Amino acid sequence: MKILSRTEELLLISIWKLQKNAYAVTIREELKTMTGQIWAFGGLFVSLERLAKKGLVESSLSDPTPERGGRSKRIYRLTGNGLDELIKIRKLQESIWEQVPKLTHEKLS
Amino acid sequence: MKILSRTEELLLISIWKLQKNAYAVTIREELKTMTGQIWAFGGLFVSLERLAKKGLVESSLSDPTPERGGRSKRIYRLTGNGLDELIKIRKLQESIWEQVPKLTHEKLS
DNA sequence: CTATTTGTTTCACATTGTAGGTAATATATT
DNA sequence: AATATATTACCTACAATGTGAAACAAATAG
Repeated sequence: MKILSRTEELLLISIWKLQKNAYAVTIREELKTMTGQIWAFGGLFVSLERLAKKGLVESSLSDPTPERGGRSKRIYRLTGNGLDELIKIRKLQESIWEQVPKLTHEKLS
Repeated sequence: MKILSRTEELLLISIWKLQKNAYAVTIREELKTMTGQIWAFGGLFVSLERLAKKGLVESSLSDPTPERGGRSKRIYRLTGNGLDELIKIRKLQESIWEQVPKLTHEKLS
């Protein structure tokens, strides 16, 4: 399987963290707090759809919650493969970065 | 500045590691050994060009080396800003991942 | 001079992500 | 009941990023 894109990685982490409460709005907020950046909904759905097609996440519609405007949410969760990929990308990153000593500006020629 | 794409991050790391010997061919090999994946040259040059436009890398043509076919190489190096971004993305990743306990399959519902 | 090697660059296309919307369904207000 | 407003899903045209494959350039070997 190809290496995950940054967005895919962040999505998987968000879903993992949010557990049963992982749906578009909360995922988007989680991305914002993690990175300081704002993600467009369009991209979210497209990327989630792609992850689903790869078998890394799955989703289902929840019952509506009793709050104003609280319509059904599409709840996302990791599959076993999704968790595997998450573990894999973490290991890959660790192995890549451990070959790079802590960087400082003095090291720059 | 927007968060670096995966490719951009890997490119900056490669250049950092290769030091004076960072040009398209060696960078590509470095990407291969780091990730196990093969990068197309097209993407390399486009991405390097983009990094240059952002001021994260700069390049110059070397003298040809006295080996068969050894023509001039375009050598890439990090700028100060490039090193900053590299340090930044490392910190961002560490901060994101340290909120996620070591993952195991038992944790999955 | 011609073939071969090393390396850069280009280009059409595929994939991924953005900006900004529409639509559906719930509660709140009058 | 009718209307307003909130929450959420989803769509679509476009921009940014990455791929695959080739063309082009300059060096040495014979």
